[in-house]
Amino acid sequence: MSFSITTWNINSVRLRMPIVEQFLVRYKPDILCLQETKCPNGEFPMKPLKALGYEHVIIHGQKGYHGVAIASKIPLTEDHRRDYCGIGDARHISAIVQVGSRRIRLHNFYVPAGGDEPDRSINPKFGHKLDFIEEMKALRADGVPGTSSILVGDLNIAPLENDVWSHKQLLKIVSHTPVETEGMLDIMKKGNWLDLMRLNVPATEKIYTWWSYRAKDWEAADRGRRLDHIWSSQDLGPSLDRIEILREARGWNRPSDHVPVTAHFRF
DNA sequence: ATGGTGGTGTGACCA
Repeated sequence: MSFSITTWNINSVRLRMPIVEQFLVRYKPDILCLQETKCPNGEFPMKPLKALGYEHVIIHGQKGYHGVAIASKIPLTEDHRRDYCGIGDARHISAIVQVGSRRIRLHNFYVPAGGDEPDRSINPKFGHKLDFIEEMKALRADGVPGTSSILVGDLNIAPLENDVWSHKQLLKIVSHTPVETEGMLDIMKKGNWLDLMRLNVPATEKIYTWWSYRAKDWEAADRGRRLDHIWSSQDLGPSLDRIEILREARGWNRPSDHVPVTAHFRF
């Protein structure tokens, strides 16, 4: 059987519903994970998602900032939300999905962006990002026997040299500083996570999922970063069919600055 | 060279 899951930082789900619907009609993933919904729970657009067959929707929102959601064609059970750093931000939601004989714990994250200055002594937002990363190191992909794991989201870190348009020019730019990239690699190592977007793509090849709004011509400049990620427990690696990065969505009407990334599995 | 654009929700904040 096939199974597909998409992660997409939508930067306001209410404003972006036309392109969310366009994406779901065309690409039909089994599960859509959203970040930066910027939507209080009572105002989340449930009806259009359910009308498209995404009958199982779990949300964790707040007014104005952050917010994550999972919309699924298949049942979501045992959902929970963890308050990373204990400051009440809506940045994580998790549930179990049963795919054929496999039981999978799914995590959807929106990691703090971290502000502009990569120094926690003068920029508390960077300190918060580093604390969030530390807390993520306790999350294991293989922690529960008989349960596989998938972790997706906007992790706001581009870990490898070719996850940014210029490694050298971004070394002091938040999202690609050594303390962040090494922190992310440590989360993956400690938790035994597999980077599915790099599984079949050599480290020499550029991968981007985000292009700034501030460029005059994002496509011509092509100064992207890989900020969005799909990880899994080691056991799911052999079942990955392909990863699809929908670069064209950056050119859709009123786009998010992030594009959808989909993992297709064959179990 | 230190801006540039976009979203929330109406004044700064955040990305």
